[in-house]
Amino acid sequence: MPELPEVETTRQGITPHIKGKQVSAVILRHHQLRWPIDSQLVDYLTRKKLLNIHRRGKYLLLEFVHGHLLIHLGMSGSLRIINTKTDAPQKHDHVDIIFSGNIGLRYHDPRRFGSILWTTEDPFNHKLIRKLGPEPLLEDFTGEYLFKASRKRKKDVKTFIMDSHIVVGVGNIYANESLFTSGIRPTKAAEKLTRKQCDLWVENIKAVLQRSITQGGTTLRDFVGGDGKPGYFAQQLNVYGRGGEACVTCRHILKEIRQAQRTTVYCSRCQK
DNA sequence: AGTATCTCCTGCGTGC
DNA sequence: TGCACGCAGGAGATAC
Repeated sequence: MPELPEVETTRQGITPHIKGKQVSAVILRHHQLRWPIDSQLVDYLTRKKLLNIHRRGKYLLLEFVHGHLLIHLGMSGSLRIINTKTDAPQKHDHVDIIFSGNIGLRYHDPRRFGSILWTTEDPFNHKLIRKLGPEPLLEDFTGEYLFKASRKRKKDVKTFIMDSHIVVGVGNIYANESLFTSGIRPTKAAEKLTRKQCDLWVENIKAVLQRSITQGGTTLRDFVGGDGKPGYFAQQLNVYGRGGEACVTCRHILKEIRQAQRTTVYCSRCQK
């Protein structure tokens, strides 16, 4: 399940192969993702040059001269570079964007929660992008920002931080992990966070995301990076997926609960 | 405006 | 071996 590190890893993995190349064909095998793919996409892209690939939150923005293709990988989506001569499409390979020189960009998504949208407006002004919170790894995501944003917010900190309008890119895994590292109980009301806790939590969010990017993204289920190699981060998760097991710090049994239909794991002794 | 709930979908693990 | 079931989860849509 792509979280921000996986999306950034994908961006870095695919960009060198296709940046500056011209689209020679587009193959749509399955139109129905989260929203239907515009059938005219073939016409929009064919013979157009891909200028660059940007990222905002978990959205990849493929920049063409006359517009942008917004791609979200949803829960189970992945993008990889293929050789159009030798890589036959497999199940759930819904879209191929084929470039000159037998190189293709293949979109694979078993659960089809992802999206592929064409826009001719400024992509950063697109309604799905415009209201997103700060990038967690940039300097405007600070303890001060989080402290201010959380005032008078009664919802639990864990659900709060996963709201992409507060900060982008902190999905379930990294919410759990960063709360553990920060010693903050996931059920705590956001407005009860102290300024010091915000400072610490922000630093730990940055750290866990940065480490994951360095290592190529968390390996989970069907995620594969842009170059086809899986990441190696899953081995060192402290709490995610470890409910009922011993806390790595104090050996207390980790508690597993549900918050907003999502699994939360924490140590009731270490996290207050 | 803030909060909670519903929704899309397939693959996998579990229990009978 | 097969089937029913629950669960996994990003984030927009919807209701209040």
